[in-house]
Amino acid sequence: MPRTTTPRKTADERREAVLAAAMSEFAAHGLDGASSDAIARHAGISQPYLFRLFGTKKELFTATVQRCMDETLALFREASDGLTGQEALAAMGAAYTQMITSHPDRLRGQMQAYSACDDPDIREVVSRGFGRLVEHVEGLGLTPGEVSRFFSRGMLINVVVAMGVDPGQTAWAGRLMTHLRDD
Amino acid sequence: MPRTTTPRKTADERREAVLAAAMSEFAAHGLDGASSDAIARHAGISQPYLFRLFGTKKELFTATVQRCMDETLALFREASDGLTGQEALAAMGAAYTQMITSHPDRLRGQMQAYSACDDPDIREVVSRGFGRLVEHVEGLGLTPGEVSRFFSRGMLINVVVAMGVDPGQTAWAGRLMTHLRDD
DNA sequence: CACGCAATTGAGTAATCACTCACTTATCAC
DNA sequence: GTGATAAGTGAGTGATTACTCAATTGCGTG
Repeated sequence: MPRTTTPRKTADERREAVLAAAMSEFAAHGLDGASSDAIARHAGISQPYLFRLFGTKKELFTATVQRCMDETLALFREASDGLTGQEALAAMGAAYTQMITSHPDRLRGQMQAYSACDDPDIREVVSRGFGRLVEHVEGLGLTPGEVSRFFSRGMLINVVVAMGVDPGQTAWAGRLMTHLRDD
Repeated sequence: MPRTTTPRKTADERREAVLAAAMSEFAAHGLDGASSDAIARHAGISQPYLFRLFGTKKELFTATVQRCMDETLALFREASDGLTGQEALAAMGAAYTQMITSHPDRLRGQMQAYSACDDPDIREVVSRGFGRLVEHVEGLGLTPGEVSRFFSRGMLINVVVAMGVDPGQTAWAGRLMTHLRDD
């Protein structure tokens, strides 16, 4: 007898799939612009079930942002594992740059999160996540000035990469990036 | 005889009103999330006329971003007028910080523009605008390292302000901002 | 097999979306 | 006054929006 029944997955597995789909959809269209229908379809479930799993589009958005922040913190932790000072900084910087250039969704999702920060619930998640990043870096034996410089450089790299300008081709971007490490 | 006819404005005046309304609407909801109907209503015209004036929502968005970039460049020019070097930097930094803290729409609109940069037309406007800012600052007699530092600090300030964290109340943000000027 | 719970959806809701067409009316040069 | 032109809109287009209800079915336990 051929299998006619549909096998089922656990709600948690579905939630994972939804978070992955939501990341790319929110990254591309933002909180208001992304369609819950598209996210559900892309995650392989029906749209009603998406709302059963996450309640509200905004709740799904905050869950997605939370996940994104957690993964960035994990990336920082792993890159800096066993290192301190400038070595840790360099490792985290390289890992981060590699991530945002190879996964543009992550970068644009981050931008969308910043953009959505006039909503207090979202602001909460974003700022707490960012704060945890800062506190991790602060625990690596650096001067406060070095920490500030690390994050300010990171934010400039974010924007340059988001704008899609190639520092090798666009002169001003090349100058900006080359002299980022000057004293 | 009472006036029954409606006085008319020029298309250019209407365009100005639309751009102002579009700025706040796009800043709040992004390109995909903002409603052309809301923009038209907020600008005091009908929705069909909005499309007559700007053609497409995306064209209105790029016009809005263009305007925003132009105004930022004008702000930089005015602040640095007659100054060079560190004095010019300090003046532009102060003017810029003052602008984004007192006009949150401007800041969020900027974020929305970065977020929308996977569209090539938008990317073009944004990166060209940013490039003009960089080139203006480069013309003020600074070392390339100083220019890079100016913009990287600016981008961090952007994000901190966008997240709505008060450096006076949130410890990590306070440390980040206080030590921004360390060598 | 039967029971209960968790997974999952078809079919709807009213509202809103970007955008168009045909139409009216004000303004100005002559 | 008479046209020409620019300013402006009412009423619609079909598609899509976030979200809900009632219902069905797979699965583990007794």
